[in-house]
Amino acid sequence: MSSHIQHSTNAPNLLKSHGLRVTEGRVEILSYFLNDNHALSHTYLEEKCKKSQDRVTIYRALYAFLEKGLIHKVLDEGGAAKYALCSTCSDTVHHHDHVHFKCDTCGQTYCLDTVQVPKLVLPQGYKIKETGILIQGVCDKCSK
Amino acid sequence: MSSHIQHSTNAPNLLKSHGLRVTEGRVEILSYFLNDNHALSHTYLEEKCKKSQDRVTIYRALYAFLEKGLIHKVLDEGGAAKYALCSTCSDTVHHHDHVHFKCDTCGQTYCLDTVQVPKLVLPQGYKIKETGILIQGVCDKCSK
DNA sequence: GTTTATGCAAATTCTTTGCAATACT
DNA sequence: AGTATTGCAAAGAATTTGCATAAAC
Repeated sequence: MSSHIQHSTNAPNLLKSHGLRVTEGRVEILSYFLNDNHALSHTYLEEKCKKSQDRVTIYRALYAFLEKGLIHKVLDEGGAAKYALCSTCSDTVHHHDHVHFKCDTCGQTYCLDTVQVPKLVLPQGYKIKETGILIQGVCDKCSK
Repeated sequence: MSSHIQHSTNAPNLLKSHGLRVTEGRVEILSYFLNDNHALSHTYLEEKCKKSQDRVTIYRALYAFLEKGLIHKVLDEGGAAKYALCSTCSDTVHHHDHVHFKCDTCGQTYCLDTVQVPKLVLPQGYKIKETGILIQGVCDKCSK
C-alpha cells in the first residue's frame, strides 16, 4: 500500500528526469507502469484512462516515453504491441536484449531482466547488434 | 538457372503434397518463396503479383499456406509480418523454434535453421513452451 | 509569453468478411 | 458436378496527422 503511494509519487520525478513535461495524463499512464510488473498494451491503457484522456493522447504519451527511453516496446507472437518500463536501462545506456515472457494462460507479458541473453554463434559473416527473445509458456503465478 | 526452373516446377507438387489446390496464383506466390531464401512480406508479394492477383487473394493464399504448414510467420522488431518456408518442418512435425535474423542494412529477414536455440534457465515456476529469437544486425552479404 | 500537450475529426494503413462468378479436381 | 478459390466491394481495427484550444514551464 505504501509502495503504491511511493510509486505514484515517483511518476512526476521520472518524467522530469527524462526531459518530459509533467501532465496529469502522463502521470496517470506512467503510474500504471510503475504499479504493474508486466507490459501494458495501448488497449489496456485506453480502458484504464477511459474518461480521463483520449486514445490519441495515449498514443502520443507512449511515443514520447519511448523516445526518451522511459519504456520499450514488446511484441507478442502475434505482433501485438505492449510497452514496458526500461527498469535496467539508465538514462543514457539502452540495451534491449531483454528476455520477454508471454504467458499463454493469463496473457501477460513479463520482462525477465534477470535472465541472461545467451551468446549465439551465427554462420560466417553475420554480425549481431541486438537479440530479442520471446518465450511463450506458463508464468510462475499460473503454474501454481 | 536450372535451379530456378526446378524450383518453379516444384511448386505444384508442394501444393499438392500439402493438400492445397493448385492454382495459378498459388503457384506464383509459392515460387517466390522457393526462389528466395529470405522471408517475404505481404506487401512484397502484392508488388510482385500486381497485375496477376488481388491483394485479398494473397492474404488468403498466405493463410492457406500457414494452415497447411507450408510457411510460418516471422515478425520483425517493428511487428511487421513476413512469411518464410518451413524448410526444416516435415508435413506432420512443426517446430517454430527458429532463429530469425533481420539485417539492418538490406532489411531482409532470414531463417537461420542451422542455429540451435539455446536452453534458457528461467526463474522458478516459469514453464517454456516455445522460444522465438529475433536477431538484428548485418547479414553475410551486407558485411562483405 | 513561449513552447509543448491535448482533444476532436479525419485520413491512412493493414487485415478481414460477404458474396457472386470462376477455376480446380 | 461438386467444392474450393478468386475478385471486388465494403467493413473493421490500429495507428497517424492536422489544427485550434488548453496547459506546462
